[in-house]
Amino acid sequence: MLMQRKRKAGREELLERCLATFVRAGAIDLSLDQLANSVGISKRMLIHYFGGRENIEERAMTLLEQRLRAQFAPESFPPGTSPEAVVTALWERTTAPQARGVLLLVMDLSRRAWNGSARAKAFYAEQQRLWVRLLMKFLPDQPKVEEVLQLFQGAVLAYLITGDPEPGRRSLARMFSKQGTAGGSPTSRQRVRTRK
Amino acid sequence: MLMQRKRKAGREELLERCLATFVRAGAIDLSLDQLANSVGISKRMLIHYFGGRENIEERAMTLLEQRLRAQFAPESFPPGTSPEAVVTALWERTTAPQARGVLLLVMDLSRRAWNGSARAKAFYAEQQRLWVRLLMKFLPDQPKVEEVLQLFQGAVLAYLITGDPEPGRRSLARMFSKQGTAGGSPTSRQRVRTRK
DNA sequence: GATTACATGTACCACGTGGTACATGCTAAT
DNA sequence: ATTAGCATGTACCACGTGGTACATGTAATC
Repeated sequence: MLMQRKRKAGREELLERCLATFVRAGAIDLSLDQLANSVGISKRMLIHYFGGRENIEERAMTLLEQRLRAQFAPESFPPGTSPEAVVTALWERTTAPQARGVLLLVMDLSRRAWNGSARAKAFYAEQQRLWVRLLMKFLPDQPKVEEVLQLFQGAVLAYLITGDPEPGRRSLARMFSKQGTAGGSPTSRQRVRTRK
Repeated sequence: MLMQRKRKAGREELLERCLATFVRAGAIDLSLDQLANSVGISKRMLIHYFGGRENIEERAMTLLEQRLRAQFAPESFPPGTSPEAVVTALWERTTAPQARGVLLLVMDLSRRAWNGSARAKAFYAEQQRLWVRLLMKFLPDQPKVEEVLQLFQGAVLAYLITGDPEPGRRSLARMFSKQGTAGGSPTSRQRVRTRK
C-alpha cells in the first residue's frame, strides 16, 4: 500500500517530465525513443506505465490544459485593469522567450485540430473558452473580445514565424487606441506592467 | 531534340500533379509512396525525375508561389473598390470549400516556417508581401493593413479548426465598420457598453 | 521461505520510410 | 546492326517507428 502510492506519484512525476519534454521540443510528435531518452527512462517503461503512445499524449494534453487554466485565470489581473493593459500584458507574457516552447506546443495541437483530431479540437475549444472568460472580465463586449482573440492568434502566428513581437504589439495596441473602450475608464494611459 | 521537349513537358506536368496531390491532402508531408501512388507513377520515377524528396517539395512550393501570385494579383479587383469589399471578397474566396486544400497546405508550410525551415519562412514572407501589396492598393494605410492581415490570419486559423467562417467574417467586417481609415478621423463615437 | 506482483533490461518484430542497384526495355542517332 | 541514353520495374537496404516476448530482478505478503 505504501508502494502503491509511491508508484502512482512516480507516474505523475513521469508524466510531468514528459510534458516538460514536449514543451522543450515545442511539439508532441516526438518518437517514444526521443521522449524516453529525454525523460531519462526506457521506452519500455514509458509503454509499461502509460500503455501506449496515445495515452501519453492524452494525459500530457490534459495536464497542459490544467496548467494553462491555472495560468490564465482571471485572477491573474487586479479587477478594474484596463482592457488594453490586460491584452498588452498577455502579449508580453506570450512572447517572452521562455514561453516559446508552450506556444509551439499549443500551435502543434492546433495543427492536429485543423487536421481533424477530435481531442485536439477539444483542447482548442477549451483554450478559447479560457481566453474569452478572461477577456470578458475586463472587456465585457463579446464581439470585441472575439475580434481581439482572432487578432491575437494571428499575431502569435506571425511572431512565431518571424520572431518579431513588434507587429503584433502594434496591432493589438492600435485596436484599443482607435476607439473608446468600454465604460470610458479614464486610466487609459497607464504603463503596462508585465507581471512575472 | 523532340524528345527533350517532351520529357521536359512531362516533368512539368508531373510536378503539377504532385502539387495537386499536396493540395488534395492539405499537407506536404506525404510519403513518396503515397505521393507516387496518388500521382500514378512509381516512387522510383519520382526520385528519378526530381532527384529526391527535398527537390520535389522545393519545386512544388515554388509552383504554389507562382499560382498564388497569379491568384492574388491586385488586378483581381477593379480599382476604387472599397477596402471592406476587398477584404470580404477575400474572406469568401478563402473560406470557400474548394479552397480548403490550399489553405491547409499553406498552413502546413507555415508550420514548417515556425519550426525553423528557411524555405518555408521565405514562402511565408512572400505571401505576406503579396497580401500587403494587394491590400495597400485599396487601403493605403500601412499599420491598418498590418492589422487586417493579422486578424485575417487568426480568423483563418479559427475557421480551419472550427469549420465556421462566421466569426471571422464578423470580426473582419467589424474592423471596418468601427472607425475611419488613416489619419484618425474624429468621428469615432460608437455604442459604448458599460461594464458589469 | 514460498508466493505474488510489479520493475526493468534485452532482444526482437512488422512496418513504413527515403533511396539505391541492377537489369531490361525502348527509341534514336551512328 | 550497333551503340548510346533515357525510362521503367523489381528487389533490396538501412533506419526509425510503436510495440511485444521473455527473462530476471526486487520487494511485500502469507
